[in-house]
Amino acid sequence: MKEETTGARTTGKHFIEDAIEADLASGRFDHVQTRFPPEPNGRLHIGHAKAISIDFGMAAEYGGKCNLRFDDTNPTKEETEYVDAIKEDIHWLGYDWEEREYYASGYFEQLYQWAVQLIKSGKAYVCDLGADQVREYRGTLTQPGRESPHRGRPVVENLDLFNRMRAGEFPDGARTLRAKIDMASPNLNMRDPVMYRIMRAHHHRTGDAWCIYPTYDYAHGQSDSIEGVTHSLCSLEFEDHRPLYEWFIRELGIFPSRQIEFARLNLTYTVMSKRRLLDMVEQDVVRDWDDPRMPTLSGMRRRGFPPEAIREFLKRVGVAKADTVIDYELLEHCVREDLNKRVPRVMAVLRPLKVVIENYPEDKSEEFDAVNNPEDPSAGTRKVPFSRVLYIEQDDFREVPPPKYFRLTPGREVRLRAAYFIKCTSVVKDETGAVTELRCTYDPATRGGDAPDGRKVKATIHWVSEAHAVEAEVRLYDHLFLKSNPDDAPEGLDWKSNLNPKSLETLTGCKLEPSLTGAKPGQRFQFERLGYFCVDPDSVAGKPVLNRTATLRDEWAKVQARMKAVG
RNA sequence: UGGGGCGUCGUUCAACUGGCAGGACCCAGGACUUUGGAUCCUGUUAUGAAGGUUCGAGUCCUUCCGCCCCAGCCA
Repeated sequence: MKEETTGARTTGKHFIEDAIEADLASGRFDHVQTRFPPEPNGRLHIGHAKAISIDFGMAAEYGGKCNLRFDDTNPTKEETEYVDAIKEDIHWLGYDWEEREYYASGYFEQLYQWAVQLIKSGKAYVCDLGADQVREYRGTLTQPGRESPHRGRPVVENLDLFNRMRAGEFPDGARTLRAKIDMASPNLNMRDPVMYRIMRAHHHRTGDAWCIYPTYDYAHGQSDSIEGVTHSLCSLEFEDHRPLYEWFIRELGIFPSRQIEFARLNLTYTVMSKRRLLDMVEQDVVRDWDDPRMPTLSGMRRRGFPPEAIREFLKRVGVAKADTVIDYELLEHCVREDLNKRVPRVMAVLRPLKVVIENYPEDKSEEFDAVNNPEDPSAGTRKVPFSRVLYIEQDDFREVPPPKYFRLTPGREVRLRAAYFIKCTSVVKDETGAVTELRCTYDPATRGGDAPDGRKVKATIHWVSEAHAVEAEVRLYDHLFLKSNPDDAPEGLDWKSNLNPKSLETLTGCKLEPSLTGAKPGQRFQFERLGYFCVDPDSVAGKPVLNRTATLRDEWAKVQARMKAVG
């Protein structure tokens, strides 16, 4: 029954599947309807993607539907711009709500009528306490609250006052409508929670039609009920709210949606709260919500992460109730696994070092056929031009090679990928002693990369012909934070003290092979031996900008790190 | 200290509801290699603790310990 995936062979079903199946078996519900309820006050991140995959995934698994519903009950924080961005992100991830696009604000009138109903049945009252007083009356974790002096207000008076709240007769914050439940409840959410507040703010959908707005607690469950949501799946912090969620539905006698909570996703080396992400955007720590370093879906898209990889990642992460922090490496693994299969290989030199092949004719140039993807023969080959002057990676040459270094070094022969063997004969340096150029010779008999005499080389390096190179800007990204847990900060400092000052490195003057001419934003490549790269929207004709999506796994880097660690 | 949750390899998810604790990521070796990539083998490490029930406990019972969430007119 369960879907088999490449790496995550799952056996048992998770607790939400168990619950749904039990509900179907018992007849509590005869179908499955879910919803994804974002608040349009920021961009979606990978944590939301987990919720999306669960909400849409459970509906799909049990032949049901999933609605998109914007939870827009707080006009002071919400914007249409976010609504549009959220829709784009969900579609990009690969999910579709068809015509079922709803808004909690679309239910404002019904919610108001239900509030009137609760007032009439003596379950809600208008309270004149201010915010500070409400807090005082609420009590503490260990002490019960005190009842509001307005709790016993007669129904007619409540009706009149609530009506006048809506009519705009009172200033912001002057009164609230509260549910009459139990000020002594050990669950603070049940201590007469606020249902409506007076707030003169322009709403992105209802404009200035309302000056009172329902709170999350009063709006969410009823919205679920209106939509016939059977399973309202949300994150753990709402567990305490479930009794209230059920109380409203019961008192109103409406469709009994069931709320089930799961643990939210956390990733190492990043932060996941919208508040913090917004903070980084506003403080210009990053360029915007779609900065490729951000854990937002738009950031990951720009970074070059395929949606399929994100979905596979989410599948492997699983669904449970224990607080979790997933290794960023798992995400990276899924991205590499996906890209390795699908993306064309290409040669690019990020930090160029000039190489002159002394025995290659000055006016000559030729083309080699290079394999586009060794994982996929159907991807074919492409032509790569070769000539006397080339660029190789600075890292691929060492005048004095460290132990286990296989690449080019004076007197040593290596292979230029898909071309010839070359041997370094001499080194040209500037006044400071820095290597500026290499003089090499090539062996014409090794054309294509194999020596007829059977001799082997220890390394194959990538290269780009100077005369044919496309100049590019390349942006290298690293974790936004230095520590796997950004909150692990010294006394008196906060998460921002762990920001990685080198999370972005911009390289200019990079050399790309000419087949990249005309590459469009969003196109992805593997730069051989370097990593996966994606064309950035900042690119202009003849001046491409590439984002590094992920590096390749790098044995040499590990060897170096180990040698360094040893001393 | 009130209430609500959660504790299985370093990380994450499993274990047919009492029957050999398994997979993936990470890590370490090795094979292969025209990417120090990919791929393929091999390997290390876990049931928070103590009692109890039982032929047998990750699963049941008791006690303890630890971690997370809640005192917004945010969601």
